[in-house]
Amino acid sequence: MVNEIRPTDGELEVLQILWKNGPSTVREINELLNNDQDKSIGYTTTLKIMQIMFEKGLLKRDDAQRTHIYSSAVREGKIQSALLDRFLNAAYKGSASKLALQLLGNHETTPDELAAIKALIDQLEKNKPS
Amino acid sequence: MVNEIRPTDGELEVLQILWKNGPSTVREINELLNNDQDKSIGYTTTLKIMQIMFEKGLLKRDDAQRTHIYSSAVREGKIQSALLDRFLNAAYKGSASKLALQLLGNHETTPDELAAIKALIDQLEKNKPS
DNA sequence: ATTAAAATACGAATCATTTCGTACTATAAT
DNA sequence: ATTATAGTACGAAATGATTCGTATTTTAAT
Repeated sequence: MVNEIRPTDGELEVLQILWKNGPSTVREINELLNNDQDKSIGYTTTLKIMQIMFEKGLLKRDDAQRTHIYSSAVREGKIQSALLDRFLNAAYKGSASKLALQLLGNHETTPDELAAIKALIDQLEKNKPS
Repeated sequence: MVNEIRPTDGELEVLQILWKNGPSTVREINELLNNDQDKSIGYTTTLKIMQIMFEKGLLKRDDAQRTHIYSSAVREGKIQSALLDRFLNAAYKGSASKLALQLLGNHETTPDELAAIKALIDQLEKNKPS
């Protein structure tokens, strides 16, 4: 039973910032959204999105003060895992290895990262010698 | 110059079938969509989606006969690559190795596939000995 | 030739997301 | 106290995807 967690791209941008920076105000998020990109997003737009995310249970908020402080209500790894599952099925019909090959082939990866992946593969091979 | 190719999930299901089966009629696609899943999609719904995909340039069609025959106008690998790029940035902020680790850790992979990935890594390490 | 079956085209309803304007409220500055 | 500033809440428009009903057309069956 994979949860119905399904943040949109816009929601994911908000989550990324909260995961990285911790609890933040709407204004902080809005400024980072506008800094990071070439887009220009109005303050009330960001506010609305975050209010909806709060209603959906994606965000928590502390409204003790007038300026509410929002934080993520979901763990980064869990969301990534759920999204990865969906993506893998939608785009690669579930073939993880096909995705992995394209991923490693198309994108820059540092030697350290390659080593880490290789180590994981070695471990998988050991634990599943059938 | 990454193209603006952005098939939705629904469109991707159609593409998957066309990539696998080759040129097909709307009815064939519609039946496979209904077989594969537990969902029930009306014929005209599938028709409409495919017409829109045709307008967008995602599909080609042969309308020489009354029953039109559709085929993919885009290459599987190219679409996957574009989607992977987007996904990588949206969900993993571009860290391919983080995605790779989660992918290999969370999903079943056969020994052959692991070997193929390891071979690719070896090659990457050789070609980039800086 | 009529009728039935199967296809396309098209318009419109629904739904979710994104966007923002406006109203209202609380705090801070004068 | 009044005014300006900065915040939240709310409603609603704009967009895009999905859905399907209905009209029309073409082919096949009787």
